[in-house]
Amino acid sequence: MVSRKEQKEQTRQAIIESAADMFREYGISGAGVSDIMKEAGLTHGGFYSHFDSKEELIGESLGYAFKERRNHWFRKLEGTDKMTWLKKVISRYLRGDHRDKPHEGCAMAALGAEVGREGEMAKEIVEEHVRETMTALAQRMPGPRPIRGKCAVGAGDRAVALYALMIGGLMLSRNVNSRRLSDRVLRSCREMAYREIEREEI
Amino acid sequence: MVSRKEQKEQTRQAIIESAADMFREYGISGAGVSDIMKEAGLTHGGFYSHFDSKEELIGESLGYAFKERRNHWFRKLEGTDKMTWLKKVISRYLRGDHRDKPHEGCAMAALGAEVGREGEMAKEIVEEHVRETMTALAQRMPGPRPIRGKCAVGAGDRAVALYALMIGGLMLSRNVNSRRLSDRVLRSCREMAYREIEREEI
DNA sequence: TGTACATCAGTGAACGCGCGTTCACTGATGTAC
DNA sequence: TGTACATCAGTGAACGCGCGTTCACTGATGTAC
Repeated sequence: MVSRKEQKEQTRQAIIESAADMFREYGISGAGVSDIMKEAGLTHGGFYSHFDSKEELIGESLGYAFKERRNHWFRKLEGTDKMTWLKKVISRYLRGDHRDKPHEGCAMAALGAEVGREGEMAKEIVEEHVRETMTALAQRMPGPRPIRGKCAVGAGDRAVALYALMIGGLMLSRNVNSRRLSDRVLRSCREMAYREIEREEI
Repeated sequence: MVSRKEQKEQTRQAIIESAADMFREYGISGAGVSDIMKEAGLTHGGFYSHFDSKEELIGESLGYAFKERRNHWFRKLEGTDKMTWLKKVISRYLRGDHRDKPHEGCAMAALGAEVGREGEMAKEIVEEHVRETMTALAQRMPGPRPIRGKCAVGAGDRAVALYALMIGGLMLSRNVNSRRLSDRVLRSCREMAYREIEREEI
């Protein structure tokens, strides 16, 4: 038996999860409050007893989607050695299954430039996610080994560029019609990512 | 003296250019027909004597924006040697000036996932642009030199991954609040791109 | 060259529609005695 | 345990607004004689 308060909290969470799915599938402006509520098995009227505005929901669901995905991808692989971990993250991110299911994938690639237009609040949430992702990737990056007198490149720098490559690759693969070209984009980006992490001299 | 027919063609082109700017700045759903017409110095009523629908304008302006940018970036650099050409394209793409002026920059990074939701027609236009860009980059890629018995990686594959890295990097840099982090994303991606094209063994 | 008429690019009011949001209401849950 | 009342999560009709789109109109440009 759950109390009314707990019940309401569960409903709120269901709306957030429904929104996280629908925003990623149809875009922020493409998923309306009514659609989201319907997807959560509710009618639109009750929405404003849970959130002040659609904007608030955007923030909540963006934060949720990012965190949930990090848990899904990162925690799941704990225990494996660094290089295996990196390779698995790369191959799971840049594969057809992820491309074909934006609603349960990376929100950055699914929403793209749209989040940047949602104002400071959304950018703050993105920024936190970028920092978390950077850290997680950087921890597994093979250490910098400067050669030929050049400065070593930091693991954080390499990590964030690797993430950019993955986002760009997934987005590109979703934006073309030809399945053949789309698959090629994924494979090419995977290969470039592998080259980057396997690189021994920097 | 221009004929009425020529005048109309010029007006049509002005609407396309206005749309290309506004879509990149505010997003496809964020820029309305009225806004676009006003930006072109017209009223909204005349729009439908030039285009059947907003969707047609999206196609036209997307195609225009892609082509105009390729001319701007690629033709401008003709004559320079391959490696210099590649480095200039990378550094011009991944710099603060491009990040801060989405309305005159790469439409792929500016519109992101939004184009993928616009249907087959838009994806066809994106695909043509991706192929053109791939070709232009691949022509300047240092030739594959297979070592240690591994298969050589094709220049086209390396080119499309490089483009993905640039798109992802620019988009990420636009989606965070902190200027410091944003600059770091650009620099890190530039460095990864340089490492990739300077690589001698593959 | 001048006059009368036809054309048509562009104007601006108006349309239906779906959006985010509000609100009076309902009926199940929780509380008081 | 039963009865009376209070609470409040969720409903569904309605609101204003801006969107894409339509259309009767205007007035400058082009054509015919």
